[in-house]
Amino acid sequence: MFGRKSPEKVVTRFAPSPTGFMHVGGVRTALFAYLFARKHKGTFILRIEDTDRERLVPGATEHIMKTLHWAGISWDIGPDTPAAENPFGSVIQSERLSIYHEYAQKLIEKGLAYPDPYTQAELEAFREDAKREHRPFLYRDHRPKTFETWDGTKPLRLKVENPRRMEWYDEVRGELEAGPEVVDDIILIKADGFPTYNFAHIVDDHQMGVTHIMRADEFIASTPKFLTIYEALDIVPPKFVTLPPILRADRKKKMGKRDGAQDALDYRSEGYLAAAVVNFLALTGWNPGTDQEIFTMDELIETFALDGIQSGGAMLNEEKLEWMNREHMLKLSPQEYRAFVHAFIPERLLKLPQWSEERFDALLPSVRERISTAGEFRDHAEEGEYDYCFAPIILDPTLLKWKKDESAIDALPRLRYCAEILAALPENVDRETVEATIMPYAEEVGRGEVLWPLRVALSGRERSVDPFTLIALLGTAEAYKRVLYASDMLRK
RNA sequence: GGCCCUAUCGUCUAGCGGUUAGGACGCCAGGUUUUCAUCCUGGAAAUCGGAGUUCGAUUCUCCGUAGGGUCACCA
Repeated sequence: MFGRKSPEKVVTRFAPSPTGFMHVGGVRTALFAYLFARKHKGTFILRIEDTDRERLVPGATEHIMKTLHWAGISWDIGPDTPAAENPFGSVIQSERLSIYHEYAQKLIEKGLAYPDPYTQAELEAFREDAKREHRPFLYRDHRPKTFETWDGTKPLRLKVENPRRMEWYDEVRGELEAGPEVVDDIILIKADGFPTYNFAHIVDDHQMGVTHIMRADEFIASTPKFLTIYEALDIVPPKFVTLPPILRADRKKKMGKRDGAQDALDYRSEGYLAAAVVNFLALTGWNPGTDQEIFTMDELIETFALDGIQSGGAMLNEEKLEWMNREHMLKLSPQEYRAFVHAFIPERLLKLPQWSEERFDALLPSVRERISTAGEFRDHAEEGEYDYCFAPIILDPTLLKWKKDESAIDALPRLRYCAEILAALPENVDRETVEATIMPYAEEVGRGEVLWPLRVALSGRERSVDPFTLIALLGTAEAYKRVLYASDMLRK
């Protein structure tokens, strides 16, 4: 029986391959490992598995770190940890080659590893045969009788002495097992001198004292192979924690980069709060066992437990994410809200040269002032009912371009929208430019969206958010009341 | 094809032999809000199929079915 160990200090890791951006599945895997480590006051390691030199993407490591940082997932030891402070020297696999070779040498000395004499073409032929005969391909059926000395130019394979049924325990799935037909002489070190994932992750996890391996369920099938390596190295395996897959919306396949999965960081530019995305991902594949749905990161750390992890796969419920985003948005203080808006606006402002960030900042006080000093309309509100009033100044009916058979009520949404925008504009902005910019947009958006400050200001999934809208609606929750009041003024 | 995993409302899920099968998102209806966000109330909506174990199965076992994973010098 593998996979059971006595209690000790928890060490988890997230070990991505720097081959591109992270999708939400990766973020969730990292999150669970992070939550578990923090929950138990343990250590969370970010390890970079860059042993595939072909698929390596420059900058990917930095992008992964950026994504995790955004999500609020911090690591104790990572690729950015100075060597002097890193107990393992480096957590980047390409910088740890001598360690893998050292372990490989042990296996060679024990007679448990040998060089693979075949060419790729020969191997391919073997596979073809197996496929034709409808049986799984097993390298060990072709294992050479005698072994050459490994000179490092050929792949090094594990010699599985006695292939047998393997059983192990998974913290989520329970007792698992698979027959000897999945155990094979897998490659430990590739011809280029780099270790395979299969070998490197085991050496690393052992050397770094990892106690729990969180990973998605595609690794269940290869766990028996891993177990033969643990056995050959005489290493007691960590605990296995298998996470359920995140499925594509059509439920046909597991989510993956090649299936249109998006960069998780896109959620940020689309106006989602990291807190909402984290909350959402935590709850797909895990549940606290209570009815609580909205969690802060601290609450997740406090509540997280392995026995709440699901077995079955889950599809992402985008509408629920939207809802969570709203909930988290409403928890923000005005300062936090403003900081959030500023955090993602600049990218969009850059698309409109005349609206530099400085200009945007300069506008804010002006908008605020207009709103708070619109006293002449305040008299119309019942006392104390509204904190703010809004002055629908400069409203020029010709700007609205009424359709002939359109009633005033129907036009109201546009009316409100324009009023908001116009009120926010400085006097020196050219009226025609404003009109050209606003009108198509006002036509497009629904009234509900116009009046839903959080949504309008922060969405932008299909169209870009324009700075006018952001300015006009910066007041968040108060904006709604202001607009309601203003619209009433307009009706009279 | 072999091996492995999974299966409760449309979606995320609770349930760990006896429940009117609970919650959330979304949806529908009504009420607040000087229509539309928020908020409140109510509603429709699920145990994949078949055997077996048991006094009793959503729950345990087996067989189907469906979906997913895996069988790389990718991770």
